[in-house]
Amino acid sequence: MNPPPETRRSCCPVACTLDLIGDRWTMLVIRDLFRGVTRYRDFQRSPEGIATNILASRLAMLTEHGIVEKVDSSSTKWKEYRLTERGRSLGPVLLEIARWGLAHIEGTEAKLAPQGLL
Amino acid sequence: MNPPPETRRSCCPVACTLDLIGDRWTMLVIRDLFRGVTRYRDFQRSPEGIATNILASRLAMLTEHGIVEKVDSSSTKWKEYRLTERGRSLGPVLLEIARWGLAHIEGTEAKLAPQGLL
DNA sequence: GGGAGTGCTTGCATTATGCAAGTATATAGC
DNA sequence: GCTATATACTTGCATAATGCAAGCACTCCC
Repeated sequence: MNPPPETRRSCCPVACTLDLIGDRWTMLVIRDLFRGVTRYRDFQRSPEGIATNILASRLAMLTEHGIVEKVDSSSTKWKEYRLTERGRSLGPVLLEIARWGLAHIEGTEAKLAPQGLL
Repeated sequence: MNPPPETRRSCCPVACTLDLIGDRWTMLVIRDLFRGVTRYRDFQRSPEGIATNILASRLAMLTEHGIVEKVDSSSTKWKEYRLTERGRSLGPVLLEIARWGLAHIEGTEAKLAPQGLL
């Protein structure tokens, strides 16, 4: 679930967290999950336009690390991606990132905010 | 100070913030700044071992975006890097990242925590 | 003024990202 | 059942970012 300590840059919690979510796309996938997106195609429809290979690799990585789970839909045969409890615990991180952007980058809009998060 | 809107992936505050700090190194530089590091060589001494070209490019980028300022030392002729007010406003983001790592990644230690932040 | 330390830049190999195309399965309409 | 379309990916390749080592100009200290 966690990367093995011998592959870590340090034992710093900031560095270890960034090894998981420290790139341009991972937190955007998590943002979409908080907004209720569950289907592969719907992640692709987000305005940032994530490349399909990157989306696949991020969903696989997040699943491997216990942040996301891939479940069978009850109604269709499509797969669904959902946040685990561990994944939902990233809410405060996402919230502070969103808050900082709203407060310090002009022209940003909270229209993508998940209910209850902003 | 902010990147021009036409270069943005979207107007989402999360996406725009990640365009600034969403990589493996930027928040580690900011972490060091919160800990009181001001000198180039001291950033390099952090346990993660940032490459010197990456450190230089991150400090330049953060300076360009008003998060860091490069000032003349009062005592020596070396330069010093310091957080601006805008940079200090990233404290809550850093705090939540550190908190998540401490709570959810085993083996992480808060020994690098800046005073007052954790 | 000579040696060590500092603050970078440059060059190059490796890795990640971005984009387009292709494939396999699923659902929907007739 | 058959075809058309949508979904959920994988693959290949060009471009960009990162990692590593070396080099270089300047500063401090004796």
